[in-house]
Amino acid sequence: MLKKERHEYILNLISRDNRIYVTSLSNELGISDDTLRRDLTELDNKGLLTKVHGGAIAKSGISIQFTDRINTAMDKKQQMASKVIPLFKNGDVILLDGGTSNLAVIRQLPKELELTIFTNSFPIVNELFNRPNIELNFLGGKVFSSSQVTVGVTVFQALQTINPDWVLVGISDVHPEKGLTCPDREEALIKRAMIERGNKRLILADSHKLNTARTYQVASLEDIDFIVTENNKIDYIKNNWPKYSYDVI
Amino acid sequence: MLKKERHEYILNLISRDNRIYVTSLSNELGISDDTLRRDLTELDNKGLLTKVHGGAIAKSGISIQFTDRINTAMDKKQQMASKVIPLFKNGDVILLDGGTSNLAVIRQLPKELELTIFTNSFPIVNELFNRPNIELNFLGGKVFSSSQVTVGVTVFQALQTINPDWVLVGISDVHPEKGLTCPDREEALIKRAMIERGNKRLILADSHKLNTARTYQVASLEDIDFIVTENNKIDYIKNNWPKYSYDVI
DNA sequence: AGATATATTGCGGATATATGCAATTTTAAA
DNA sequence: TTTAAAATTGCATATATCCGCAATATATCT
Repeated sequence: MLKKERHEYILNLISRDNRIYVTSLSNELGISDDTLRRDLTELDNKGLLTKVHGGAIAKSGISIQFTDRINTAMDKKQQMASKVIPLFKNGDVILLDGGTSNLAVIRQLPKELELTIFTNSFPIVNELFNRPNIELNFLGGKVFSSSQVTVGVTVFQALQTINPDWVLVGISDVHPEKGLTCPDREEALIKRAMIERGNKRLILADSHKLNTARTYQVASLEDIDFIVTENNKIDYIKNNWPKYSYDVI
Repeated sequence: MLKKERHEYILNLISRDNRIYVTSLSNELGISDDTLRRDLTELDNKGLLTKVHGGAIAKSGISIQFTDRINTAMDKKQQMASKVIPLFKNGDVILLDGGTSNLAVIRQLPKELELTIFTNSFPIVNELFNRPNIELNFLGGKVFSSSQVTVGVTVFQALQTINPDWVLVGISDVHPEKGLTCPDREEALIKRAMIERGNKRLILADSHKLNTARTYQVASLEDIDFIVTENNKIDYIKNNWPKYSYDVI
C-alpha cells in the first residue's frame, strides 16, 4: 500500500467515524504504530484532521479532496439534504457555504430546477458545472486551501450586494444557548455575514453530537429559520431547546 | 512496446486499480524502473495521474473535472511556460486568466517560489491548492462553465483593486495589425481589463498559427511587453511584425 | 541513402524517503 | 502519586528516486 493511499484511507475512516485509534488501525493496516503516527502528524499539519492522544479526530469543515466512496457519514447527509430540496422553487436565489452537507444538497438538486446560486466553495462549483438551468456565481476572495473555500474581506464585500431567498450554512457545532459556533475565525465571519444576508436562513447541523460549542460564534438560534438535522434528533431539539421561531426538520 | 502504448497501458491500469507500483509494473513490462518513472512524470505533468513515492495513483475527486479538458499540445505549452518562469522572483504579484498555457506555467512554478496569485480560473486554483508558498486569490463573478472561469462586471470590479507586477494572458489569435483578439465578448472584456492592470504584460500565444484574428479585440501589440511563443516562431515575428517595445521570447 | 540531429532507454552512483526498532519522555487514567 | 499506555526522538536499514552519461533507436534533412 502506498503512503498516499494510506492517507486517503485514514481520511475516509475519519470522515465516516469522526475518529480513529492508533493501535487498532495500525494493526488493521499491518504497519507499525510509528508509521501511522507519522501519517497522522502529516495529515494534521495539512489541516485535514486533528491529532489527539491515542488517535485522531475529524476537523469540522473537513476537506472533500478525497473520494467519498466509502463515506457512510455521507448517507446521513444525503438524508438531511433530501429534506431541504422540496423547499426550493424555480427562480430562487440560494447562497451556500462550503462543507459536505451543502455538497449533498447540491447533488440532489433536480436537473430541471432553475436556480441562481452563489457560493464561495470550489467543490460546489465543480459539482455544478454543466448544469444548464443553474446560474452560478462565485464569491471571490482569499483562497483557504484546507476547506477549499474563499474567505476574507472580499467575500464579505461581495456578500453585501446580494439578497438571496435562501442561505444554507453547514455547521458542526450547535448549542442551545451558545448557538452556532466554529473553530476558525475567518470561516465564522463569513458564515455570519452569509446568515445576515438571507431571507430564509437554514442550517445543516452535520454533527454527530449536539450541544457542542467552539471558539467563534457564527449566530444564535434566534437568527435561524430552519434547523436541518438527523431524523432521530428532531424530537430532542424540539423538547429541550429554547423555542424561537425556527423550525426543525 | 512503444512509449505511447505504454502510456495507454499505464492509464488503463490506473483507472482500473486507482494505483500502480513502480517496481512491479516495470517488471511486468520488462523495462527499467527509470523508464517507467519517466513515463509517470510525463503523465503527471499532463495532469493524468498523480505520481507518489513508490508509484502513482489516480487523480482524486475534484481535479478530474477541472483537468480533463487538457489538450494534447501540452508539450509545446510546457516549452513556452519554461521561458516564463525565470522572470518571476519572490514576492511578485501575478494575475493570470484561464487557458491551458497559463496552467502549464503554474505547473512549472518552483515549489519554493513565494508569489501572490490572482486568477479567475478554476483549473488554476485547483492546481495551486496545497502550495504553502503561494498566496492565492480568486476573482469572483458569474461562472462561465465552458471555459471554467468567472466573467462579468464583478470580475471587472475586483480587477480595479489590484496592481499586479505581471499579467499573463493566453491568446490563440494574434495578428500584427489587429493585435490580440478572441471569439467571445465576455472573455475579451476580461482579458482587456487584466492587461490594463498589469505592470508587465505578457501574452502566451498558444496558437498553432499566427496572423489570425477574431471578432472581439483584447488589445493591440503596443500594449504588450512580452510575447511568448514557440521557439521556431520567434525569428519570424521579430522580422515581420511591427517593432513596438515588446520582446519576443 | 547517408549524415545529422533528437529521443529514448538503461546503468551506476549519489541522494532522499519510508519504515521499524529501541531508548526516553510525555500523557492520562487509576 | 503511581503506573501503564502512548508519543517522541534518534538511528539503522531497505527501498525509491534522481542525475549524468553513454548506448541505442528514431526522426529529420539534404
